[in-house]
Amino acid sequence: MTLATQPYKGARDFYPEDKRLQKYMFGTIRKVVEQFGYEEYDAPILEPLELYLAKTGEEIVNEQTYAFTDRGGRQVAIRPEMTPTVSRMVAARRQELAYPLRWYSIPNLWRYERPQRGRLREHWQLNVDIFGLPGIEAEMELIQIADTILRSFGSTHDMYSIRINSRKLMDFILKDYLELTPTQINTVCKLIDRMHKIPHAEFMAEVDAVFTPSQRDAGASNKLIGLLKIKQLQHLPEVIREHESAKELKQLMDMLDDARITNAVFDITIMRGFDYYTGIVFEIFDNDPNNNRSMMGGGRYDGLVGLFGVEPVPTVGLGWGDVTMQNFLEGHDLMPNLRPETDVYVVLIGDVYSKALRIIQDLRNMGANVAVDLSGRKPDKQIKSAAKKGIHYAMFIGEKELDEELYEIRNLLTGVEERHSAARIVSIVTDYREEEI
RNA sequence: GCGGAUGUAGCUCAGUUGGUUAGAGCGUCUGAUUGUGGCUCAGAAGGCCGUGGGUUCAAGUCCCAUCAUUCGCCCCA
Repeated sequence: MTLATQPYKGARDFYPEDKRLQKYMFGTIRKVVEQFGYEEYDAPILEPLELYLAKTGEEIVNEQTYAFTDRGGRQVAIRPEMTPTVSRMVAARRQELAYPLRWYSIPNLWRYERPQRGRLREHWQLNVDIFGLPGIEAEMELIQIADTILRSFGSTHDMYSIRINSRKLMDFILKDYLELTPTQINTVCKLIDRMHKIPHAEFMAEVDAVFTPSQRDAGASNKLIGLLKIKQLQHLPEVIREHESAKELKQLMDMLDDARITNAVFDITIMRGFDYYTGIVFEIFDNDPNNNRSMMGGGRYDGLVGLFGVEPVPTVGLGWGDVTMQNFLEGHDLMPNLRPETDVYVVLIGDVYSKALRIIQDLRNMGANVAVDLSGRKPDKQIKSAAKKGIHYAMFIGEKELDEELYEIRNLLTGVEERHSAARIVSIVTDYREEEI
């Protein structure tokens, strides 16, 4: 029985070239989020299972969570999402924190399910949350952050669309306007979520089947179907438009317009899976028809912190998975060609190792990242290794160089070779590193 | 949990109606007078044909099971 070399199902190994991409993505994200004044936090990957039982949604906890009993008999879960954890942390220091609170994290999360494109068992997810603001300025800021992140990767507004809806609005429509029962509301919500995935006729039939004959006679079924076709807030019936939640949506859309975020639209079919959303919900979709899925989602959840027995804190948050982000960037050809962190690869010629040690350490002290071959192979083999690793410069150190204190440095891309002092070499190779970014 | 597709060298794949000793390209390693990669040339290593069973004189090839990968569905963090 030989050991398998592949990683655990649905999880990824990050070889250096993969890790470089991840570092690039997370680095770009961090820069933007910190520009908006958000602070990074973190927490354990294990939580008591009950943390998720309270609010996440039954199926997710029962079937999609990695859970086990620890040696002390405690029920433990590997975190499937970060929102309960961050709510717990805020609740624990409810009184002493300075609001509004702006926090972010990039945790790895696990879900037990069948892997498919864009969805693995382990993924990293950017979580950005703002606590303590009841007004839609909070939603505005998070959407702005998401938009800024995409822009700083080099994408343009035609590549993605921001779709916005409100749970509060949907509640009003389904409960008060259409007068549906809680069971009917549940079924309809799930149906709406699938609207764009199933044939139109089938969808219509399934919607119609939800209603009782008397409701149908009163026109409720046709009303709902009519509503679901609406693409703009102003086309909603007046009673709905006058509702507080619709006015909020309108304000938010106007703010986005003022901020020149022109690819944001009202979309009545955006529901989000979690039970805990209480207000505005939003998602960003890739416009590429080959990857037409939601890559980021978020919304307002004002009730979660309060579950821990403290005064509730109004909160808006977003979650953005690394897998969907990477699919988007690759699909639009936005992933840069990244080089390793090593600036220069030292090729030792002859038996000069101990004599070269000092100059090599000088290079590092002056700021260069320096790898030394150390294999004692012929120069051609050493150069080949450097080139294969993607390192941009090779530096030759032999007796002659040590005597003259001038070293050959070769650009491995162009093949151009020059002789310089150690200080000059450091400035050449580190200048190149700057250019790359 | 359900359905489809695919498993042959490190990678991408050929392999005829079942028929000797399983192939190519790329990659890897060695060498072409030991201080310079990419081009060229010569050579080498590397495979229980995913695994187990069955049919057959004979299985990489046909049948069954199983495992794995992958694309969908359910569900969505």
